[in-house]
Amino acid sequence: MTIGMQVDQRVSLAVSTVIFALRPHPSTGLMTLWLPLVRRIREPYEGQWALPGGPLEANEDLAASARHTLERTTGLTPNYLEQLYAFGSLDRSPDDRVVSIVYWALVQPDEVARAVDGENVEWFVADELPPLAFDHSEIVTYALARLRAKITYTPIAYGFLPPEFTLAELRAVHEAVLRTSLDPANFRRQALASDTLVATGTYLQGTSFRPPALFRFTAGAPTPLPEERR
Amino acid sequence: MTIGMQVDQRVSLAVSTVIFALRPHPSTGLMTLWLPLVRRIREPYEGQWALPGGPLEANEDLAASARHTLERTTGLTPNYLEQLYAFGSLDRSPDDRVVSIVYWALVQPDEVARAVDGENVEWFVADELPPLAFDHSEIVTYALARLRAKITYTPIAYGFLPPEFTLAELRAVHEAVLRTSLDPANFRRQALASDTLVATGTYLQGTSFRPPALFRFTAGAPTPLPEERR
DNA sequence: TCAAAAGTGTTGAATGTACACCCATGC
DNA sequence: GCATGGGTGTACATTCAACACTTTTGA
Repeated sequence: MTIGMQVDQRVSLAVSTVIFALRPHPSTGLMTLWLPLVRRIREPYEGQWALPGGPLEANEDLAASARHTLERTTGLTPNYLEQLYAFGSLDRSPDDRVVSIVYWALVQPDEVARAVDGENVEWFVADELPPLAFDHSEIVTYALARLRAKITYTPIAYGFLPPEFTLAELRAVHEAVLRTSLDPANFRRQALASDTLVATGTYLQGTSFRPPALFRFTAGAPTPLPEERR
Repeated sequence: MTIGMQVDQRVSLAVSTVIFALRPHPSTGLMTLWLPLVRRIREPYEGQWALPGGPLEANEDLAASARHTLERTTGLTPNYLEQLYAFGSLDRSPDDRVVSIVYWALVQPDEVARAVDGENVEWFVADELPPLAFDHSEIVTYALARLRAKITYTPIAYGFLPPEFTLAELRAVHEAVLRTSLDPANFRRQALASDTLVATGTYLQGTSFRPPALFRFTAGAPTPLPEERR
């Protein structure tokens, strides 16, 4: 038998991050989820797109590692960061054995973002990705599912919004993420009833219609466990 | 400065499992959550109780590792197994750097279970644990929260039940896990409406009252991602 | 005055909760 | 019969979805 002859090697540990941001879709113009990918510059999967990440440093928290990756590839600080899952199948990488702890993050793409862009980093529409290296396609699918599920029962939308925002903007985030249209009246009531918003008392000026009230999220940041709390 | 002088060492990767089973509470006699712990036989935390687990073998899936731990400590096969979280704070272990990927499992304690018990393994009431080694107390707290949350919206209760069961038994599982009493009539309707049960057509005999119908779960096993699917 | 979005009201369906009540069995 | 849990019915409250309608602004 020549099966199972592979040499036992050490397991290496990496941290990758699925970074979500909202931008207009290139063809429809509608707000859509985007995420940055990194082009691999060595084998395996050389030339293919992959999630940003890297090996876990010995003096780094898991979440800290995710944050560093984020800083390095986009120049941004996450508004929300949560552990997604640890992937450790034996066949994830053709030669070596890698366990990846994957995080997902929400960011607001400022001008800064586009600046750091370029090199081997490129943003893609999250639902229209090219084939990715390793099992990264499955990972993104899972991250998308988690985001879409979670936005319906927790106030993560703030991850895509500035500190103050109108209910229309909040609704637009939900609509973009969920790819549906939501009834403004009902959405408003639910949002207010959820007790996660406070009216700032100020109103957005400069609109060509009735000035909408500005809101702020109450809780600081509802994040998961230990390193990021849950 | 003598701070930060610690030598950079390699990060090691372990897999631990929080194993839940239902047994009567020793004082009240009510069904309660129990879990097995292992007494540490070396430093750090020598003599203290800890979650069962071990280093990840290079030729082992994450879930497979959890399953092996389970087999080793309890002699049981899990009815349900799901990844909980990856813990990786820098200060989890006093000397070395360990990242633990933690799973949680549901088992039925047969006679077998008690046989393998003993040695350095002992079962405890999940809500009345002694102080544990490392950050294992927090981990258990989190696992308990996840179990209690998840049983309300997914049919995990089957993890504690034999293939065929009455609605009273199913309800007893929910009551034990959630530590509440549930209205039999309403519980029945919700359970049936959830579309996860089928009546076997048979009835439990030998009761001193009206024989209850026996049910079976429909879906095979709704588990999470890759290795265990989600 | 008009268009457009903000914001309020109303109605009917669906769901959840409390609890009364009948059913089938062993003793 | 009677006690006991199995199983059904019902009425009320709460929540959710659809949509009509009023309000406030800029142009």
